[in-house]
Amino acid sequence: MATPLEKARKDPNSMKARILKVARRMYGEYGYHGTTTRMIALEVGIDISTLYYHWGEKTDLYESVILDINNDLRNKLIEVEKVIHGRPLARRLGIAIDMVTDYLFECPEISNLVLFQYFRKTRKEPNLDFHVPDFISDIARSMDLCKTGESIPTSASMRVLAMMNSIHNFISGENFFREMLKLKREEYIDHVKETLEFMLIPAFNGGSQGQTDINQTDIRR
Amino acid sequence: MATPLEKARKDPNSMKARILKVARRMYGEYGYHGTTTRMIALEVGIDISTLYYHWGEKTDLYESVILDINNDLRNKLIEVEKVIHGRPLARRLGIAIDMVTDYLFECPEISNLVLFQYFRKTRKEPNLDFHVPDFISDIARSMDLCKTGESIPTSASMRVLAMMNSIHNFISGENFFREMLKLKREEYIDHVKETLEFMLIPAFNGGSQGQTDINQTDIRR
DNA sequence: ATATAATTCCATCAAATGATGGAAACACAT
DNA sequence: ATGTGTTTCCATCATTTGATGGAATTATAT
Repeated sequence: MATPLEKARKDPNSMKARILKVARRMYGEYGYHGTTTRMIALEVGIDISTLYYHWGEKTDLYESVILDINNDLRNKLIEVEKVIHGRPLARRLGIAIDMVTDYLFECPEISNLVLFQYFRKTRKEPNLDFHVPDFISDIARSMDLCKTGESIPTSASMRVLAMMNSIHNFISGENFFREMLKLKREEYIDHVKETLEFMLIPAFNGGSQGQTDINQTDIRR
Repeated sequence: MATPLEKARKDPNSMKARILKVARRMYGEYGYHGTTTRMIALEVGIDISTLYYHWGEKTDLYESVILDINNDLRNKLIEVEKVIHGRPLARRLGIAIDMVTDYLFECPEISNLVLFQYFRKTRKEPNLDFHVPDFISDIARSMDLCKTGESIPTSASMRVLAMMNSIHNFISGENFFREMLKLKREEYIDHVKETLEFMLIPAFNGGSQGQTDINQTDIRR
């Protein structure tokens, strides 16, 4: 119960938690420089100084937001792994795509912030944690890209990144793409899942030979 | 010779062109709100009012930048299409990945700005052109996702978007991913191409049956 | 009820930022 | 050389933005 983040997670109705929730959405929507502390405070319905009282500087709040969404995503992936454990690879992928996509469409700020974290610079760099996230190794193992116990090869990390980013892209780009393609939300979500299956299943399933039948008949429409 | 953009394109040494070039890089690196007109002017080595003299408001300059990179990308894709025309699908994809990746690694601001355009909101929305870019249809046809003359189905658009975004992701995320994986630039580029081939070729080549041999033996390592 | 601590808001600051008017410098034709 | 139009810079504004001190309010313990 040391950090403000832990306090916020303990009581979701606390002011800290309310601010954090809005900050996630706003930072996700407008990015770091595009979001002002006043915008967040206004949306929460409090004075700006209350925000500073709880979270300190703007960068501190942003870092907490990043930690928070990374934590949520990690938990979700662990949950998914429990569900798909033991099934054949193509089936695992299909379920994982389905679950992760549904989850991220409910919390699109996660995809926004993950991509933002990867792609954009801030004027003064507060970037600290330049390490391979642990869940990338977990996913790699779950996708049979490397054996348990072994250290994960670079190409496996790259493939996991490619997979995760493909998903994030469609979540994060929803507004733009949906408007472009004139789709309703549900239609769009279905198309996203179909497209992800189209791209990911042949690639990852093709690696381990002799299962192409599963791929063709069981998963794809 | 009406718009400032056309003037800038005519003479690459003109002040307009010099400003545009720097603006592309800065906007790409820090995003719209993360880039100030002073940052751009400072980098060019001119006074801020000179920038306003040539390009007007900040949003105007940004819009010109977007038009400029869309134009460059479109031209490159046309060039690629000429090279790959007539070859077998898997080969076309391999060459296209190679050429487009090389190009974007030379002009990473294009990937940055394309993704920025898709994902991020600005506080006041200047978004105008919410139409399917013409080159998406061209790519779809080039990838055998629809026949010439036909209107392009939604799923084909989605697949093209997925493909393009996969490439942009690795360009745009270079700093983050390379640091994470401790790779030299050349190593990283090779890994990117390999990963893209791994993901894209089975998917797009598998769609048209009976060519899996080409896929397995000719392109992938 | 009262003292103490935690929370919230009001007023305000300094710096950063988008933007402009006008003087100076420059280019160039006559 | 002179005049004309273009380009560049200096000085300056009005807002916006991150941030804080201190008063007022609320909660909590005794």
